[in-house]
Amino acid sequence: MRTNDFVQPIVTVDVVLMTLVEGDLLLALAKRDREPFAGDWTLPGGWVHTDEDEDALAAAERILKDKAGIKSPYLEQLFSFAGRHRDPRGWSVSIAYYALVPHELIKDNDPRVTWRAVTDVKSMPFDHLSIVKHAVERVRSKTLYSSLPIMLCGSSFTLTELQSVYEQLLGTTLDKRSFRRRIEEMDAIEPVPGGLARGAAHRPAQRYRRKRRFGGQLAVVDRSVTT
Amino acid sequence: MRTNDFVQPIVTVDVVLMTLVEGDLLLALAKRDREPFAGDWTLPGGWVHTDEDEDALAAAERILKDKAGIKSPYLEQLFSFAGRHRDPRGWSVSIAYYALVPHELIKDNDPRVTWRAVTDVKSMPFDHLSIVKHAVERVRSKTLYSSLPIMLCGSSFTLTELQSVYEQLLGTTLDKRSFRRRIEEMDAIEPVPGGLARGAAHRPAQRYRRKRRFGGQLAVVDRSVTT
DNA sequence: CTAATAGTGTCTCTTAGACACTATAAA
DNA sequence: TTTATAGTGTCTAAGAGACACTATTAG
Repeated sequence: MRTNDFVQPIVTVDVVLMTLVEGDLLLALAKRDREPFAGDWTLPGGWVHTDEDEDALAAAERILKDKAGIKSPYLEQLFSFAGRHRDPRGWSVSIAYYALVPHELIKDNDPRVTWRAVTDVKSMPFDHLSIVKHAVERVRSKTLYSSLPIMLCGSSFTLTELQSVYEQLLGTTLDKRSFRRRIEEMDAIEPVPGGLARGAAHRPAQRYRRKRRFGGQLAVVDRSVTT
Repeated sequence: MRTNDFVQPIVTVDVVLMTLVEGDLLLALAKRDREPFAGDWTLPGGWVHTDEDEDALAAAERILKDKAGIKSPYLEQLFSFAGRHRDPRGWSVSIAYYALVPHELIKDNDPRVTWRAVTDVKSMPFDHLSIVKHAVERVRSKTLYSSLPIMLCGSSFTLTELQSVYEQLLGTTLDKRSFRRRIEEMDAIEPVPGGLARGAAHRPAQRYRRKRRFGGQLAVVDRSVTT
C-alpha cells in the first residue's frame, strides 16, 4: 500500500543483547546471512514482520528468539537511529532495543551468536557500534539510580555478588553499608527462604531473588529536587 | 527499492510541541489536511522526506518549521511508537520528538496551529494522546534533575520566574533557598550584565539567561549511588 | 582454635529543607 | 517612612560514606 509520494525508509529492529560474565560485559553478535555485510557480525536484528509482529517490542522479542534463542527477562526500547547514511541500501530506521540476560540463561554453544566483551568491539557494520555505545551508556546510567543490574543476576544471588555486578558496571568500588541501604530502600529483591550460600569456610551469605513484580519494572531511588 | 519480502511499515515523525503560558503547559495541535482524520487536530507530523531529510532529527525540525513555523531551542527524541493498530492505514512507526519553546517565540496568529492546555486535551486521533502523555511525563521527570525548564523561559528571566516554571511543571511549591542552590550547582544560567527587573515597588531582581553551551545540552544534578 | 567472608552499629560529614533576616527598589 | 519582593545566613534533620565490630561457617 503506497500512501504518499515519498520513498519510504527501510525499517528494522536491532537488539543490543548483553550479559555479564566474570566481570566482563559481553555483547551478542549475530552473523548476517545476506547482503549488505553478509557474513559479518552485527547486532541481532531484522525487518519488522508486519504480518506477525503486533508492535515493535514483539518484533524485538521475536528477533531475540529467532537469532539468539533467548527470551530476555529485560528488554527496553533504547532509541531510534534513522537517517540516510547509516545503511547502504538507503534511508533507514533502526528501532533499537537493549536486553539484559543472566549468564545462566545463555546456551554457550549456540552457533548463531558469538559473545564479545563490549570493550573489545572496535568496529561493526552500519552504525551498530554507535548503537552499542548508547546501550552501554544507558545501562551505566540506570545503574546509578535503579535496580536494573539485578537483571544480570541469576535466579538467586548474594548481596556481595550483586554489589560486584554494580561495581563492574560502574567501574568503581562501592561501600558495603551504603550499597545495602540503597538496595533495601529500592525494595526490588527478597531473601530466598532458607537460601544460604553454604560450602565456603566462612559465614554463609543469604541468597536473594528478584521480587515478582520486577519482571519488567525497575525500582529507582528518589530523585526529587526540593520541597 | 524493495529489499525484502515483507510489507514495509509506514514511517512518520510526530512532534509534541509545548510551551508554558500563565502557568499552563500548552500543546500545539495541527489540522490534518488529508485522510485519515482529515480536518482533525493532531500532533504536527508527517512523512520522512527521504530526498531532503538527512536524519530523523532533521525531519522533526522541518516538520516544526513547515507545520508550526517554529525553530525550537530544544528538540529531543521521545520514543518510537510502532505497531499494527495505531494507524488505520496499517503497520506504522511514529518516531516521536518533543520540543519546548518559550512563549515569546510563538506567533499567536499562525492559522496552522492551535494551542490547548495539555490537561484539557481528552482525545486525539491515532495514539497521539498516549504520545502526549509520554512527553509530559518526560518533561516532568527531567524537571526533577535537570535544567530542562529553562528552555521554556524567554531570553532573560529572574530566578523567581524560573522557580515558578519548575513549580508549575511539578505541581508543587519549592523552597527558595534550596531551589537556588540547586540551580547554581547546575551552572546552566548566568546573570545578564546590568540586567535588573526594574519598575516594581520593591528590590529589583537580577535577570538571567541560558549559558551559551546550553543550546541543546542539559545540565543535571549528581545522581551517583555511593562511593 | 584460625581464617575468611557475611552482616550490622554507629560516628561523622555533607546536604537538603526551613525559615528568618537583610537588601533595595517605588511610592 | 512603608510595602513588597530579592537575595542570603544559618540552624536542624536526614542521609551518605567510612569503618569498625560482631556473626557464622569450614577446617
